[in-house]
Amino acid sequence: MSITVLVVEDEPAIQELISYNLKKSGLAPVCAANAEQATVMVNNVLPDLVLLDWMLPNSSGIEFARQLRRNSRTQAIPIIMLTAKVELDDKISGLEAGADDYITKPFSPRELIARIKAVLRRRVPEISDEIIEAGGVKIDPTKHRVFAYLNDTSAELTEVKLGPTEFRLLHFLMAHKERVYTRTQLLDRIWGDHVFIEDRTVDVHIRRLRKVLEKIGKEDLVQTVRGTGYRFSSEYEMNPEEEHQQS
Amino acid sequence: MSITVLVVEDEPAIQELISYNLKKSGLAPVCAANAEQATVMVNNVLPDLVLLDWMLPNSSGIEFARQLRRNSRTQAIPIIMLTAKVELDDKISGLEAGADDYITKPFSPRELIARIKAVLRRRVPEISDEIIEAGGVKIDPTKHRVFAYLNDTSAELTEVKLGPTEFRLLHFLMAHKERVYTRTQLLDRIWGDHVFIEDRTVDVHIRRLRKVLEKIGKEDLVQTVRGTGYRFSSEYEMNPEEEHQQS
DNA sequence: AAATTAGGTTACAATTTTGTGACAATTGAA
DNA sequence: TTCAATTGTCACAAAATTGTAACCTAATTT
Repeated sequence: MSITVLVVEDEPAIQELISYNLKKSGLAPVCAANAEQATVMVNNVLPDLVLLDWMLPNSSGIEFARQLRRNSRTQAIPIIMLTAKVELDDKISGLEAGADDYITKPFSPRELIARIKAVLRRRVPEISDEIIEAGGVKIDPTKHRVFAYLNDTSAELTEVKLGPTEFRLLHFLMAHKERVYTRTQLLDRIWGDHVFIEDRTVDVHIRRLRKVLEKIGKEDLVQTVRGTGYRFSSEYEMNPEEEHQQS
Repeated sequence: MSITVLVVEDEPAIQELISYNLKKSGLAPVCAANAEQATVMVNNVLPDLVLLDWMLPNSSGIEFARQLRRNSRTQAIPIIMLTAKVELDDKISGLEAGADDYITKPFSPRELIARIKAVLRRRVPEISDEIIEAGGVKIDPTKHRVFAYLNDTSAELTEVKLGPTEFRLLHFLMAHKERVYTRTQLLDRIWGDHVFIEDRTVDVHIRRLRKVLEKIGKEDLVQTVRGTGYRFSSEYEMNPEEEHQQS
């Protein structure tokens, strides 16, 4: 159950310490030393939680938090702020800026982990019952139905029949379209995070979902991101442009 | 349609317990450990109901309740307060602050769920007595009768005889046609949520209802949604079967 | 190019879910 | 009381879904 935590902390020693403890608890740390790096990382890996040092070089912590909250893609990511000491002002402005919790230095690893887990546990349910439409596919959770426009011009709809897991998979991917999820993340969020299921099983379900979508001429909507996972995308084709290589 | 319940409770164990039971009842819990978090959560996900521990760290429970009542956006959200013991003062001040109900610890999960549903039901308008017609079936709640058009073209009506439960089931499903309900939801809404009845019993009643409808040539009106529940639908065919198209 | 790795595809047995008929308990009316 | 109607549950049948292994192809590395 790999949960990614972005650690935004300028002091290497603390960054190291936090990283170590996160790993030990089965969380996957990703580090950034300042707001710019953090922004890049957020776009790259889309963490499940952000640990944010309030006292960043240019006091840009608040700004970074606000930035996360403004972007719909990152809006729901919980933020825990690290403060040198609880100053009331900090606390207030932190909560105003959208922090979900705060923890004061120095803190024990146990406490840190406990807070993280607490925040993750109260994660808001990110899937709603809204009708979602993208790439010529419409999914209606309350009616539990999936439709597709047969061609781009007509308004003609066909219903598609999906199995329970395929339905949830499609719903999740569509609710987070354009975002890439690893197999493990998909297992966590769609199957539930206690299950003991092979990662490769996701491939099979993706395959089944694709098969159904292909039948109605909707190809390339569920895309593979090699080395990472899958995503639902109606905006871009999978073209070479998008990978950033560094060889 | 998923109903969100904000659980404001500082003790993790109880929070966990409540969460678990809410989920089991088809409600979507969202947790907060104190008033600040709760405020954030309220703004994030406008919950349908708030379960509020009265004994929060800074005795801020009352204040939080008042705060909800002051804001027009949150004014109508029902609040159930959790109290360690019934102290008259608590009760009074709680109700003064705008709580809709209170429940004393320790409480049984069953009781908790029952209270929640009771409070929620007060706000959900009951299904009306209007005559509903769909899929060639007409149901008249006041006269307690069901008719069916024998074929699509004629206006010829036949009366269908249904047992009490079958009638209510059909009425409920028709009043919310196209919408999928889980067995548990159907039990809650049709049988009443205090009853202790197996989920599978719903299947049997569905079967009985179907049997009657089949007799008058009304098939596929009550549809199964695998992994979820049932629905009344007259708008779409469920199975675009392989070989045969109709006209 | 060979080796290695990641992902696609298929088949299938195990499991889950739903359909169905029977039955005993209950109710209410005659 | 007796009878018929209705109800909830169970057991088994039927059907759909699911996870995995095995094998294959494409991509990447050595």
